[in-house]
Amino acid sequence: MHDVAQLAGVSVKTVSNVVNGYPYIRPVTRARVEAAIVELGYRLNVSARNLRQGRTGMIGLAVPELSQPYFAELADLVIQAGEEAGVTVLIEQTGAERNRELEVLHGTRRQMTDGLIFSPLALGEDDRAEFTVDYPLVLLGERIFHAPADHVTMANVEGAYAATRLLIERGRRRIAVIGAHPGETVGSAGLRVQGYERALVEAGLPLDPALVGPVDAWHRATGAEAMERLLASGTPFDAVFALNDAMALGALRALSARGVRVPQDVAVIGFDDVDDARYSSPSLSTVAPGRVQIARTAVELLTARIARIADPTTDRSYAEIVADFEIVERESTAGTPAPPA
Amino acid sequence: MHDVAQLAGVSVKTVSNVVNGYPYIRPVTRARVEAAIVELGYRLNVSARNLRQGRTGMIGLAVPELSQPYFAELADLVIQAGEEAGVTVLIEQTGAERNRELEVLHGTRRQMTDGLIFSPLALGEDDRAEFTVDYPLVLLGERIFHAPADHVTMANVEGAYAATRLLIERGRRRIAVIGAHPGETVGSAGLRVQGYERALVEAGLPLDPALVGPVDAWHRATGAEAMERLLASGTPFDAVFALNDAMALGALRALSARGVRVPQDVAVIGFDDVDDARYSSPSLSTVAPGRVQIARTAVELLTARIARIADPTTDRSYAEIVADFEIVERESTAGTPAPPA
DNA sequence: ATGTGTGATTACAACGTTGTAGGGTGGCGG
DNA sequence: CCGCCACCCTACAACGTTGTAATCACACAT
Repeated sequence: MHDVAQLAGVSVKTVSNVVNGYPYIRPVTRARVEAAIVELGYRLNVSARNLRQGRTGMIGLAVPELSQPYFAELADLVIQAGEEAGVTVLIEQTGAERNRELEVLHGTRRQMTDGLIFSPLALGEDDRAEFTVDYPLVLLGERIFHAPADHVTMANVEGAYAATRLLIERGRRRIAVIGAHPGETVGSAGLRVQGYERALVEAGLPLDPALVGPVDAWHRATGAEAMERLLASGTPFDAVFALNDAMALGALRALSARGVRVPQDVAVIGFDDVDDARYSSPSLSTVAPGRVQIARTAVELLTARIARIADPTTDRSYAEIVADFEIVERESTAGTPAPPA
Repeated sequence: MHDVAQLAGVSVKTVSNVVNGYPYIRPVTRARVEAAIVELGYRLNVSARNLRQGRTGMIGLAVPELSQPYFAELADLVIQAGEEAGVTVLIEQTGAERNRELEVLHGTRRQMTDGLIFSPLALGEDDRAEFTVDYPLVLLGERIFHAPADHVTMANVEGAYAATRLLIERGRRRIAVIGAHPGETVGSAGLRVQGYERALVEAGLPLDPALVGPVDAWHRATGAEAMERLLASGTPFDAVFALNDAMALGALRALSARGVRVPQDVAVIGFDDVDDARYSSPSLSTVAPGRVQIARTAVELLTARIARIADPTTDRSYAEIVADFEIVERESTAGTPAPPA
């Protein structure tokens, strides 16, 4: 910058002003500076600016793991939204481990970012004290509701309700659930089961505990296992609502391995509308939770809060945004049940 | 840091020394400083350190897009490898667009990282001048071979050869390929087709151009489309080698939609061993390209080169590492072809 | 002619570290 | 008893920016 100033015959500060778009600069001067910048191939030193301004221009995005397509697709969208908002997104993986989630909240990396978008999985309502932090924070998901942070969630209950209703409308009566977390009331599992139950009750169908398959980690493998357990149990059922697409895909796999036809014998619906859902055989009906909106909103809320830091008129209220969802019906729920063979 | 020094009754530099593990410090002093650090909750300012040291402790990872599972899984592994190596990984998406790939090489972000791991898709051998950069660079993939950078690739030809051989051993004779880039000799497509052709020739099978389906972008959708075109063409075939898993999964989908049985009528094998391959129906045979090794090696090469910067004894030779691959056989290639119905 | 305001530029200090060079101890061999 | 070395610690400057406050020229109203 010093060299640029010298070459353009102005002070360093003027160069800085040009670079930062300060308005009161004569066009001639600006042109000279810009020419000098080009000639010397000068690039602003980000570290120095960060030091001086106390900001890094980066925000963190902490998710369980990128190898889960839902989070990979979310990360993709958050990076894009960040680009539009002029911030760089730093991705961190927690592996859904408690320690690493705490590390994300309080660790060194928080120093490299101006704020954090966090989708916790291990930490819950009991840990809400941990979420009182001195940087802007936006929470995704439904594990923590009473933290001093903006919150972006999906319409879990409503989405699950709509998914279950779809199955009922297609003539299904014994609807199994895969992915429950028994006793949970706040997490995604608890809420989605709640929507499921509401739909059943409303339709006058019984709630059969034998139809509810608990699953710890929501992966394809665990979904397949839960499906196998259910098949092995002998409990009759004509539909499955998997609480996310990964488990639904695993379930499809388990069903086909057992020779159960989807959707003729058993209809399947998932939740997330992951890209794979479109290309499985049969293609998977699912609940699309408005991922684009979630990513955009989270970034907007966060950047807004970052901009408001140290502003006396900062309001102390926290936003709570529920994204719009949509039912996407594909082959896995098509038609009415085939008569038992 | 100043406050810590004051509280511990030492100079700032001593605090710095403690923080950085400088050996010549009396245990008493070290203890006092550490106590002061804890008491004040002091955290080292990363920006200041970056400025002073001229390093950021971050490396970039540029991939086409995270929503492609192959790259998401790679990113996951690179982040982990980075963690082990003590560096933070900053992910960038190029969307496989030429401009954005150039931006990745020369843009502002390069200032925030000490080096880059880059998997180019739009840039090719002709652009190799662009890869002469003033920071450590590790290239992934097979688009650019003669750039002044370390290089980590997969055994494309050998992997494709082995995949094709597997099909031949299973009694398949008319083996289609999905994902070719006609005329290409250096990219993954060109190399994998080369392995495919070698296996056919070696087995004394004819090379039938009608069996080679070109596909631009290697996605599930395009794979499905290519499969449909092939089916519609009426060309008989009893096996498909999709040049990556995404296309293979799309092909499975298209086949099942047409009522073609896999593997009885048509065997299918992919390339990448993406997580989904294990859970499709039927599960997908594929070539596992040693992703863990690729991620680890890339990070190691890069950090080593970063450490060697400005070291007079730096060697000028560039590593070229080919990861080990493995054939993973699953259901989609099981058994011998069924007699035509 | 004086005062006021606005546009254009600048000098200086500070952001929080760490590299360099140097200043003290005390032990030990000559 | 001197000099040297190993150990422990410190003062100072510098990394490359930008916020603050100040300066200066000029136009315009008074």
